[in-house]
Amino acid sequence: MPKIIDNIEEKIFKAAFKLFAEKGYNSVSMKLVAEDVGIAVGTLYNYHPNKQQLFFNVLKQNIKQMFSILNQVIEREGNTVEFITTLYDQAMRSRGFTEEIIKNSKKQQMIALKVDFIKMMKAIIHKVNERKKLTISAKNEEKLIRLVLLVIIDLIKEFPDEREENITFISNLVDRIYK
Amino acid sequence: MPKIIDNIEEKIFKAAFKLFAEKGYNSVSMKLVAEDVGIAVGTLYNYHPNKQQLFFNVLKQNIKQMFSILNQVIEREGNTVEFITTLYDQAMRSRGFTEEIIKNSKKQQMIALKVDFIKMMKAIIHKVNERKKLTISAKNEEKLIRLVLLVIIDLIKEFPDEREENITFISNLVDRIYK
Amino acid sequence: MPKIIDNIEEKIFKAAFKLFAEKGYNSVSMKLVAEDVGIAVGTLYNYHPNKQQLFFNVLKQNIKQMFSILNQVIEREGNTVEFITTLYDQAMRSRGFTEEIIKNSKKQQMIALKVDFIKMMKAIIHKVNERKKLTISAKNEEKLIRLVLLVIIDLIKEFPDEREENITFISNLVDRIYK
Amino acid sequence: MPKIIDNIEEKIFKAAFKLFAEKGYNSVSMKLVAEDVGIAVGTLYNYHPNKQQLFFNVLKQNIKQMFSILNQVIEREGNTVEFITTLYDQAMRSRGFTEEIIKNSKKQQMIALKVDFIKMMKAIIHKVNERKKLTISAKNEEKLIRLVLLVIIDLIKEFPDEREENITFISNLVDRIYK
DNA sequence: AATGAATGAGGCTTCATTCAT
DNA sequence: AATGAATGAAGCCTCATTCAT
Repeated sequence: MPKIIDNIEEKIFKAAFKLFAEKGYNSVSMKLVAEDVGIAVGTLYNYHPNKQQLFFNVLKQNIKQMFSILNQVIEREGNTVEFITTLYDQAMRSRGFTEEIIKNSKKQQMIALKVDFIKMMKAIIHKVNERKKLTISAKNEEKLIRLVLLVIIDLIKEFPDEREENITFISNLVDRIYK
Repeated sequence: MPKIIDNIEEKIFKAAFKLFAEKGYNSVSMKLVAEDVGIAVGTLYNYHPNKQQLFFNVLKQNIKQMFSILNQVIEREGNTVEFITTLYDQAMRSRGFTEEIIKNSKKQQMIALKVDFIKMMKAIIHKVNERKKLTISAKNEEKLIRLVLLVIIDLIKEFPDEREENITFISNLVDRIYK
Repeated sequence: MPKIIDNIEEKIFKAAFKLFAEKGYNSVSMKLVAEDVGIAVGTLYNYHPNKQQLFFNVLKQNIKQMFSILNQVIEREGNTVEFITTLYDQAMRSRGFTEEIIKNSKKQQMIALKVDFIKMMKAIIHKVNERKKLTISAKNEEKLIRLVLLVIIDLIKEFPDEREENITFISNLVDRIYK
Repeated sequence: MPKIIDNIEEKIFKAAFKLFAEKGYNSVSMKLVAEDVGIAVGTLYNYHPNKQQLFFNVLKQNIKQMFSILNQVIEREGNTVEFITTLYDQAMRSRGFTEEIIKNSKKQQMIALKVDFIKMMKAIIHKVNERKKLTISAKNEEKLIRLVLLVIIDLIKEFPDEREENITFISNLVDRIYK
């Protein structure tokens, strides 16, 4: 009784994305993802070799998208508020992931991904702030990037209905820090 | 074979605390806690109805302790650095917990605990800053408190060997915000 | 997308043979066979109703080939060493199968195959030994045939690099038995 | 609804023994063992950390018993027939295992076990034959030991109702080889 | 009150088989 | 006739929880 399913890859991506983003890695079972897509568990394994990799694949794809969008803002010479708005909206779409990036994972793949992520964020923030004199050390800058991400994730989770206020809050924070 | 155990409640608390703080909720099994205490699994269930509740109970107790210690700093008229140092060291002792506080749990109990936690933090910060004029709204203040906690937890996890630098970083941040 | 495949039956035979011989029944999946042939899994099922039957079919075919080759030795009036050498080399080509023959399968088909196999071996051995007086009972002869096969399979598996020694060993054994 | 089960270790041993001996490693599932014992699957894991280890544990225990019994024959100065009879009856009890010993496993534990097994067999056969002059090489002797075991296993499987004849057959074989 | 063996649901993964295209 | 995605049963293992002792 196999049936052909339209856009199954995309459906898996979206379901996995939604579930991991909402509930985090541990609270999402492969069965749950399969049910959400409306397919059998085994079918998942035709597209992703295991749960870890499903997670990574969705995450990687997500980060790619995120940076492509952020880069557009930079190229438009957007200011802090525009930048934070975009970052906020992207993070909104991927709560659970950004969280997972922030988490202290020992998995080699995850570490590599995090390093890349921080690097990209740094590059972008530098572009945004290139007209300002950055007087902080590289180490402290990494800490600040983490901070910005953390705050965004947290506000999204905690005050999901206050988009405008949250963005203002974070923008002020960033401007104050990169004064 | 049953044996009388001295201070069993306290022993459970300490062991559960240590383990949850070190490893986080999911990586600690009831068997592990029981073994660490030196009792049978069943005995744990005489004192805490299930794993969730054990976690909450220990967490509640931990927060109580934390505030009692922070209050002492306030009463000594400690400054920001002293306050952050204490907070940092307390958070250090309870990594796993604070992480769980930050996580977006839907459990009613957890939410209530978080509200209390923020309330207490607010009270303390007000005392620290009562000599300064606070010009931020109550809402934004709550956000700032969350931010400070988040940053502390994150730095502890990510740069565990840089205690001094981390404390300086956070203190500067706080002073800049509550300028 | 469907393509016409030349000699598909033969290709399936060869691939299945190679894989089962190398890896044994359990370690070969239908997908693996299909990939090795360069066809789709479904196509396999057009030629063999299921995995068991594929195995049997290939096995039967293999045994046929084997006897045809052994018969040539007999017709050439080969001696024990020549006969064992041929048998050894054939078994070498089909390790996985011979093992399965030896295994105690309850499947009716397998049993029938085994009976045939022994019968053919008997016929051949009788030819080899027709100049000697066989003084053993039919039953014991069957046991001896099984023994010879077993030993060949075992030596191939256990001491695969000692072809010459193995053949000598077995030939001596046979000569001693059919003294 | 836990219930206390009498002699559970022994029951697991016996069930695992029976099933592995009958069906071989791959055809026995943990569920099957549990059902045969009349316990839950999880309970198995209180006694053996995983399936591999369950198998090894039962196997090791079995080999121990086997050698202890064979040694008694040796000490009684039993002749070939007595020795083979005992070996035969032991192997009868443990078909699947002896088979597994003969199998070409890559697992380190299994290899070690096999080396030990062959060594013990060698020692025992030497005792049995000490009055005869052994003129075969060590390597060939190993091959002969394997042969004897193989034949025993095979005859048990193939002609289970002909105990007497099988034993006579094997004894004759051994005497002829170690002539 | 303490014990810890027993339970069994639930998680990840594999793979023979089916069937719409 | 060929395809290969989809299926789902079945396998191994973990662990929160129960309850007879």
